[in-house]
Amino acid sequence: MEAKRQITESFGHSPAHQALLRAGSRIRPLQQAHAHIVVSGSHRSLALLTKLLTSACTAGSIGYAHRLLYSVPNPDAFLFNSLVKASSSSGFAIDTVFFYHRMRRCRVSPSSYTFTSVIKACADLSSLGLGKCVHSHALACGYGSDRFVQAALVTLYAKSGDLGGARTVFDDMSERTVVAWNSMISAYEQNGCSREAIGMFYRMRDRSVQPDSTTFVSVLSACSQLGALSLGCWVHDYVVNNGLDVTVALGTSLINMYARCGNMSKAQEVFDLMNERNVVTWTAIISAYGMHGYGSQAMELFHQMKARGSRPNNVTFVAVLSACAHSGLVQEGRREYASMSQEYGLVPGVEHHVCLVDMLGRAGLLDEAYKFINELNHVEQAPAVWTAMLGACKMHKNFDLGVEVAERLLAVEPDNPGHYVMLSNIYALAGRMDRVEMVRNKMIRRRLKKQVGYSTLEVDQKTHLFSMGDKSHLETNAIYQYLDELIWRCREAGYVPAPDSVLHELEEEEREYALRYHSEKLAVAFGLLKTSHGTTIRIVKNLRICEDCHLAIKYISIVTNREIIVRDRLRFHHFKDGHCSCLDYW
DNA sequence: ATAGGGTTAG
Repeated sequence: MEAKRQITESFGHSPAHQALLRAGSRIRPLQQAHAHIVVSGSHRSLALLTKLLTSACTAGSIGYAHRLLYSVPNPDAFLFNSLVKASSSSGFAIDTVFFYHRMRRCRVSPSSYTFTSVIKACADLSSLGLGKCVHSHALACGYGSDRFVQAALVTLYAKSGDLGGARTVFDDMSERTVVAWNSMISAYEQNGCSREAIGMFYRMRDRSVQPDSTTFVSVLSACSQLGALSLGCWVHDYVVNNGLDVTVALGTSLINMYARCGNMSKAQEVFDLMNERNVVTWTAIISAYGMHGYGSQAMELFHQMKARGSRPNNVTFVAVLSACAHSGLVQEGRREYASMSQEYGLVPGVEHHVCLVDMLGRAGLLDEAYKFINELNHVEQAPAVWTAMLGACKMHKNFDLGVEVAERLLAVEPDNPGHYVMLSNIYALAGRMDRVEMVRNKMIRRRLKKQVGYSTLEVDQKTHLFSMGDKSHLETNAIYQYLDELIWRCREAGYVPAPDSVLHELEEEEREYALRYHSEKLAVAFGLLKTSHGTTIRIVKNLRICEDCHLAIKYISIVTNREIIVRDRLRFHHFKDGHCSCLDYW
């Protein structure tokens, strides 16, 4: 060891090389080292130039890297591979593709390493065309069966939205490593196919491939989307019992899973036990409290986060502003919106504008919300912002403004059925049934269908799905009978069904029936039938809960003395003793 | 004297 060091020191690094090593990835010292290299005449040393180039990439100075490359007389494979790798892992995807092209033009042969980096760059760009082109090069160069290249290809196709392409590459693999499985599970999960992601996970276990922390990050995300609490808990147990490394990503995914499956105390428990937290972790817990309607806890955590030195980013502010919106924290919301740009130099995007309009709108400050939108520039006045405004108009029964906003929206997005439904609701509330009919006819002419609502719940680790008026369930008769009995008991306790303002494509006499058998009511009835007293009922619904169901479930929580938790498209409703955690403010 | 991979959280 001692002798070896002697040799390196005496053989010595030239002053230029030493300067290069000392510089690390700081740009000024790198430029000085560059000067040393030129002055000492070692500017033909590909080794030194390679080091300089990769350091420039990691320093974030991609322009400098480009200029340097032009000054290299005959770049070799080593230099190109280093450059492709460094630029790709520093997030300069377009530049990686450019360097790869240079490499080919210089007739330098790419290796399997080159391809993994270039394919990752194409994946970052979500560029299917570019990716397919590189894929064919890889095949031509004989790297089609390299497991690293293949795993990267799975991700490339997944991120470009081509699940079929991802699956083809995956199915063609002769040897599937845990990373390959992780890529495919994540591919499904990222594309909203949670069931398929979980199916893949089971297949992986059938093939006796040991899952790792990364596997579970994706599996837990799938559980979060589905509200699959029992599988989520199983994963948590597995992680603990098998001593798996609880990385920041895994911990954050656990928090998110518990929160989105309705168990806030477990989410908090995981958060408390984590020894490392980053901005994503903080954002997850803030967003969790916000979704559950605990706005002040969310704000408390936000302040803690800042006090502990984590810097909030754009996503954090979406969580904060939406927490304010759902809890009526208007003052705080206004203040944090301002601090976003003033203190953190962040540029508010459409999603922040939506939160702010939503917050002002819910609080009944329609004029302020309207003024806020009108002060945005033309590009910023996105449909989503107007949609939030429209929701506020409906909530506060401002018919004139509502109709104006809806028509504006329909002009921009004539094929969005949601806008028609909202407009027809507003007309119905205003008693303009002629207009309701007109909107309905317009929808029919355009062949637009409103989204089908469904609710799911787990009983004994099995998921049951219900849709409106659904009779496909095996125990349909018992469920409907029990629901009728429940509603009758609720009526005795004072429940009066809310008037139906929802647009139906049904005939008149079917409307009462449809309202009465909304998917969430069916799911609640089934849950009550199938579980013992003291068990909390947890429902996941794909759309917003309707006013009548909200009211009915409050009464159901009284007459059955049960706690019922409903997650709708946007947030949670905890029903207990006739009250809802949203305070009817949703 | 220069590099060494693919998968993951809000």
